[in-house]
Amino acid sequence: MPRAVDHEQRRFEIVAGLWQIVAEQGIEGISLRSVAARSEVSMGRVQHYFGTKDALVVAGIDLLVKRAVIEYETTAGRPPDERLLHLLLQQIPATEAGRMGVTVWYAYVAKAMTHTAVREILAEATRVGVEECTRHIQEADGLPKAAARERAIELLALSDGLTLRVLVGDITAAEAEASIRDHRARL
Amino acid sequence: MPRAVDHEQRRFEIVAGLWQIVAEQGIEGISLRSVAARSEVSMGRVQHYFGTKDALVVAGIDLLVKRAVIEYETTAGRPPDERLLHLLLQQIPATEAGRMGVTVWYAYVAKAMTHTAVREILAEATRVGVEECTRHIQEADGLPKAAARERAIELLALSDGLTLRVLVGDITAAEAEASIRDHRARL
DNA sequence: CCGATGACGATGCGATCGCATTGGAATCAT
DNA sequence: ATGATTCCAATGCGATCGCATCGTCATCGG
Repeated sequence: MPRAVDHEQRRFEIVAGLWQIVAEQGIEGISLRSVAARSEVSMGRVQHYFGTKDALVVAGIDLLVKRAVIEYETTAGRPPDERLLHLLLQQIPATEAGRMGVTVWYAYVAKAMTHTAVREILAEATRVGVEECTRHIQEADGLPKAAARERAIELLALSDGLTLRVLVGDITAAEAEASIRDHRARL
Repeated sequence: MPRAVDHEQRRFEIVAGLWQIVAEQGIEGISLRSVAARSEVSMGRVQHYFGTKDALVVAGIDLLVKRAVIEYETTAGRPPDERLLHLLLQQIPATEAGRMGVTVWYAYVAKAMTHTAVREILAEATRVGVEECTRHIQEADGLPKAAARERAIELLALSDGLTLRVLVGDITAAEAEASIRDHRARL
């Protein structure tokens, strides 16, 4: 067997470059050459680890989701209401890095409209998000599952919509966060 | 002076083809050739009426917004609450044509993240939307402007978020509409 | 009738694209 | 030491791209 390289690490380096490209130029900016240049690796390397452009594009959202899941799992053991707020507030772009992440996220949401594999990854991610929120609301408020689920979807939708407004510059991140907390407190 | 053609009409025909392309393949699918083919006109014609690809892309969102404004203006004279609900419900994809329209809309929302001209058009459109909603809430509920504006942004954000869920297939259009009506009634 | 002008269709060019191919360097079991 | 295997850089190809250019009708004021 030949050289032992960290497969995951190599793939992550390349995808990190892809995220920058997407944040700056959108999904359209992705090309084997542009991602290779941004990641400061050769185009041959990108081909070696991802094969086709499509696989590279899919890996971009796949890793993004996996990162979010890992971050969420660090809240395990915390009280339900806190975990719920984490899910509702995580995507609101407070920092510059967070802004890049959510910009990439919404670029992929648009992509999902016309790309099956991307759509399935996002659908699964939101499904899990709704389930977790529902569970926390059930525990925190003592609601039956159906009612809790309705509120979960409502809160998540509100979070999505407010996030969009922040991205467009219509409101600030602080205003969005206040609106969500206020809404959660009222329900 | 030469042949008299309806400039607006020609431009609309081409943009209608562009919308189909965007709905099916996303913004990435736009090219002078693909739009020309879908509109069943020559590429020369597309160049003649739009000049550059970028101008064509911008015209796509510009006309979409103008159409929405015209449709909204047909509700002039109706009671405030009805006009408010029109603004909140208009984008929820009930029909197939409506689904296409809102798919194109969100494709451009993603585009706006990296394209200044598109961002300004969308920013202006949402600004007007918030203002109109605020006005209707003031009239209908007798709230002061600041409070009405807060609720307007909240309701519009909820509408945005629910629309996204409908597009992804997470909930149905009817469920989204019910959630918005319910929310509006509760406030 | 005629020339200016608008409305195109057709074509060509340089750039960029995804992808396949080739070949060599590095590594390790044998 | 050697052969197998992995890792990757380099190159080439055919397709597609935006855009500029050129030529040709059709139209209408003069």
